[in-house]
Amino acid sequence: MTTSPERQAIAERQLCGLVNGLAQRIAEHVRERAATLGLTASQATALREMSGPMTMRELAERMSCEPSNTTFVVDKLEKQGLVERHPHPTDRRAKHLVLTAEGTALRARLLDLLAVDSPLSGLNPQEQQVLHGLLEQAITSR
Amino acid sequence: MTTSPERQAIAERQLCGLVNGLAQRIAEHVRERAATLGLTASQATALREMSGPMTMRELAERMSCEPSNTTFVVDKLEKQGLVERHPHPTDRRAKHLVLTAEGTALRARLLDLLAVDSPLSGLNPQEQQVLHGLLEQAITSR
DNA sequence: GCAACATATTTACAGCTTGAATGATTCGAA
DNA sequence: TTCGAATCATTCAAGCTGTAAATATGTTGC
Repeated sequence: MTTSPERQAIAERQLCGLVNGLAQRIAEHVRERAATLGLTASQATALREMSGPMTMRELAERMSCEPSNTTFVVDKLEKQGLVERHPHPTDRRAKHLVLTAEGTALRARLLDLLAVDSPLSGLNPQEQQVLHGLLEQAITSR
Repeated sequence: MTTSPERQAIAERQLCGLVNGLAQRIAEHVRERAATLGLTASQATALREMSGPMTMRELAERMSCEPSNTTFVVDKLEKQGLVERHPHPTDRRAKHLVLTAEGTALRARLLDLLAVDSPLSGLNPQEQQVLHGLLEQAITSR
């Protein structure tokens, strides 16, 4: 049983809307929790992704945004004393981003805040795993 | 076999990243196609969602954004002669958004453009249906 | 060595989005 | 009826994001 192209197109549009809707909800969740720490959503996202030293470009990829954007965000975090730009050990073009002690501490608190009452709590671990697989397949295809 | 809370938290963070990544890719796709019609991504999203007359708030909900944003976007579409704000038949507070003939035609072209080479084409219809179910469950829970 | 091209980051700019405040209208309860 | 709360749309300020261009450094092939 196949679906007509029009029906398929409608289904895909709906699906795009759902993906976007969930992304919005996740962003809102991050915004709420970040605000309690004096951070904006993008600052919190950056902090969340900084699990270790990395370059600006790496951070941009993890945040799914343009590198020029990370310049803006890291500027803010640096002014707050949470992150430092060190010279990269091997590539003088690149910057090595490292968390300060304060940044590391705040990141830990942020991760705790984000973990409780997650926007994905409506799915059990098995369902989340299925979702993970489908999203990865959709993203890596092509 | 259960997972530890920390592992579960890490998995959820990854999953959030994937949802966001796919949403970004969809946005980029819309941006590309919209540009060929002289529209921005948000204008195209608004047009895409206007399958019939609706209020500003309804449009905001469909676009997963704030009502104040739709004011901005509809202003643009109205200036381009694609949409008109009519008085709402029963509620004088609300506006009734209707597409002009030109808007209807452009919307049809937009939908055609969006349908080809969709960001979700890596998933077959069955997989898309599973994804649909999971996303809906995640969104409607709570 | 060096010219040509690629990569990392930054800057400038324009457009998008949110959140709070405002005015108009509707609805419900005393 | 009339008051007060809720809802619809808009405005404005502030911040976020992407594009394109500029700068600096690295890499490749001759």
